[in-house]
Formats: sequence, C-alpha cells, structure tokens
Amino acid sequence: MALDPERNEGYAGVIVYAWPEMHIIEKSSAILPLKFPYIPGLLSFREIPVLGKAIEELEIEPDLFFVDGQGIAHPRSMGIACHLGLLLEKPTIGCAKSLLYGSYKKPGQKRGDSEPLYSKDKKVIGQVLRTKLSCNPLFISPGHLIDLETSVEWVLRVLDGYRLPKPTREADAFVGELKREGRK
DNA sequence: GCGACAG
DNA sequence: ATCTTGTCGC
Repeated sequence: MALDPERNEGYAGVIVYAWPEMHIIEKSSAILPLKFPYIPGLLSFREIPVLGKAIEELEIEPDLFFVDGQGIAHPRSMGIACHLGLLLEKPTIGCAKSLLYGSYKKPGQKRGDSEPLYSKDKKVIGQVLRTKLSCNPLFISPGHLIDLETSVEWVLRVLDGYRLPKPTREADAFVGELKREGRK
C-alpha cells in the first residue's frame, strides 16, 4: 500500500503469481479515501478497506497471501494478516519489515538465519528471518490457516535475491507506479 | 511514570 | 508510509 497525504488516499496493489513458475498471472489495485488514522496495533482498520477492494477485483482466487505487516506477532495476536485471512478465509502470512511486538535475539547474518520472536508470556509468535546477507531481518508470523514453520518455508521459497519476497517487492513497486501516475 | 510503536 | 544523493559495507 502507498499513501497520498495530500488527498488522504490509500493505493493498494495485489499481484497474483503462478507457483512454482512465479510469473505474474494477474494484477489488481484500488484507491480509496482513508477513514482511519495510523495507530500502531490498529493498522487493519486503515488498510483493509483498500486492500479488500483491490482483492475483490481479482478474477483469480489466490491460495496464499503474503501480507505487508504482522500476523499473530501483535499485542492482541491480531495483526493485519490475521484480519485479512479471516475475511478472505484464505491462508495468509504476515511479513513485516520491522518489529511491532515481541522480543528476540539478533539472528545470524547469513540468508536463512533466524531466531524465534517471543511474546510477553514467552511463547513463540514469529520468526525473525534474515532474508539476505547482512540486511535487516524480516519479521514473519502466521496470519490465518497456516503455521509458523510453513510460513517461513514459503517466504524462503519466494525470495529471489533481495531482502523482500518477490510478491511483496513487486507489489510495492506496482503501487509506487500507480501513485506517480495518479498524482500527475 | 517511561519507553515502544506494523504501515 | 514518506522526504531523497551520495555513500559505506558486503
């Protein structure tokens, strides 16, 4: 998702890939006024309306979603990946670029190195995963209908040499283009 | 009371 | 999220 502060609008983008070829088979986007502010822990209320609209436009029903944000690695175990998964009734993986909640030990520097992310009551709620040599790790946590181990496996499977998984990285670039066109 | 705080 | 060129490290 991308933002246009001036117009207070959110740009959501979704890209569907064929597995295991990983070529794009469909793209969709949506632009809507934002009706909720950004409050850490309440990201769902701000982004799901826009993300939901972009996903509704799809002709294909994806079998798995990589979501930009946390899954159960959340103060109430309800990150945006959980919310989206419940609404769609589809498996979702939370793939965040930074920490929202939990504690962890710094993982090794090699690609694939990881350390568990713990909640306040010392339960494993995610995995801090190094997706590229010497780059900041990603915070992976299950959203809906998937477990942590499988979530990490899928993220590693769709990495293609960059820090962010291919779906996330290309969807980001996609909304970035839309925003440039939109504000011209 | 103080610090932390997805996008 | 976003503002943004050059720059440091692997």
